[in-house]
Amino acid sequence: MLMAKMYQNTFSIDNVILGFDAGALKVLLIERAEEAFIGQMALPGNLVREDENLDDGAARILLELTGLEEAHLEQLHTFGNVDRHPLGRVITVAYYSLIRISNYNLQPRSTFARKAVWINVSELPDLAFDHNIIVAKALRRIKRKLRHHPIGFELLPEQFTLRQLQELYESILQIGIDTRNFRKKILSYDFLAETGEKQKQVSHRAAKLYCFDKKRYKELEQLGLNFDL
Amino acid sequence: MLMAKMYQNTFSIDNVILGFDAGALKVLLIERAEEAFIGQMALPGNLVREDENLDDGAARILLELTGLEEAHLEQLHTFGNVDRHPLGRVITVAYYSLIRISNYNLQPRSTFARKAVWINVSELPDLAFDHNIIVAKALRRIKRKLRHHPIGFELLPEQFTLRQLQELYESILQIGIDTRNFRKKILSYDFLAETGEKQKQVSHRAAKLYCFDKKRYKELEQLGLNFDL
DNA sequence: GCAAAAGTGTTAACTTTACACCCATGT
DNA sequence: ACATGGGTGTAAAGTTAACACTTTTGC
Repeated sequence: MLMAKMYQNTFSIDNVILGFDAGALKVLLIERAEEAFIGQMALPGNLVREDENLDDGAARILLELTGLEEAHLEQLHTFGNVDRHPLGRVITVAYYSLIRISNYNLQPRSTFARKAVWINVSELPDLAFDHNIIVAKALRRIKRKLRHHPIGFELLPEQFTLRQLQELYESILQIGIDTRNFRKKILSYDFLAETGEKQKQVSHRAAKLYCFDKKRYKELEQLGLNFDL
Repeated sequence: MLMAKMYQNTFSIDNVILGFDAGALKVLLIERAEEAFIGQMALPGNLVREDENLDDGAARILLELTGLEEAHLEQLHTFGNVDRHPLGRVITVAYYSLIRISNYNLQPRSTFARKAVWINVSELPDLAFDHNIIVAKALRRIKRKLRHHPIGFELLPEQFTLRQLQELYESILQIGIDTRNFRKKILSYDFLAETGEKQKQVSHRAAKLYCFDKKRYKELEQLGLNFDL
């Protein structure tokens, strides 16, 4: 057995990438191909380079391990318990992002990860390091945020039906919502635009497709709108 | 001139300690007695030790630089731009806390800080490093949090009048609040307890003193209460 | 007795909730 | 023609917002 290298004052980044598919929230995991926790599932993460800003590192690491680009990453929390990494002192800065699963093709560009897969958040295995704790924190954060910020759209296709949106809220927040009231409310905010398109190939009346009008939302926000589901 | 040491992969902690006095929010600053930014005002911060958890480090550093103990510190954000520290790569984990100014005596126990002082957040000088950015972030965070969590009390004496509480909200959130509606609402939550005491030595009708009943609040929270100013 | 802040209730406007049927489309 | 989800309005309950005067105390 090889002697593993020891880390001293090292910083890493771990990304919690969340997507929504088949009515459930999923998180992107990799299978580790290096020590420690070799072979175990983990968040896509790696060490930060000396010459890169943290935010840039998060984007680079995500790209290398999963092939994902352009995910809008936000910082979640920094985990720095002494014993969180078996090979030494490594504090990790966790980032999270919401993405449209269908927009992306997962292709690790590094030998560090064997593969990248989407796992349902309600069926998480034991993850490497303190990654279960990190995911739990991300889930709490996003549930909270979903209530007060118009971010549900980031998980849906560009164009979506109101029902899809409602189901997303119901699934993530674990609540039931009255359809009529939901439609009334979300449309009254006036930041959803009809695309003019409709669903196709459904065996029932086709629903209108909407998109999130970000420019409009920013305007309304200036005027003092504050979104609340 | 001495050659300053260079840092490589180093982590530090900076604390944003907020207090409320004379109707204004204040932040605790020290005057730096060491390189870099010697002589300049800065947040109380220092390097993390290899053998301590981040959260423990935050508490230790606060104690050493200011003499404050028992402040409930929460993590704010981690700042890790490459150029944020002139002597090398240092990422810093920022923590914040709300405290009752009157409860504490400021006494630095380290030569690292020349003195610790409370500065009105609306009159901040140029701070060392990226500390102005860190303070700004803390202020945004606490304004948000104040609206949805019962944390205003942490800035007031144990016993306070409803008017003091109202003024705190008005000052920090920069809004005007109707006195009758405010009292009605805050009392209706039923987590403020009359202490039986009244103001003394005021040249007008003495107001009742209340305290925050944390146990009661926790109960109500379980039952699904959610506070909103 | 007067100055200064404490304390108190009611109404109108608005927001939220609860609830049931017809419509459009594909098979 | 039937099965499936899409789409719509109204009334009651609850919440928020606006507003002015009397009370207590120290000087």
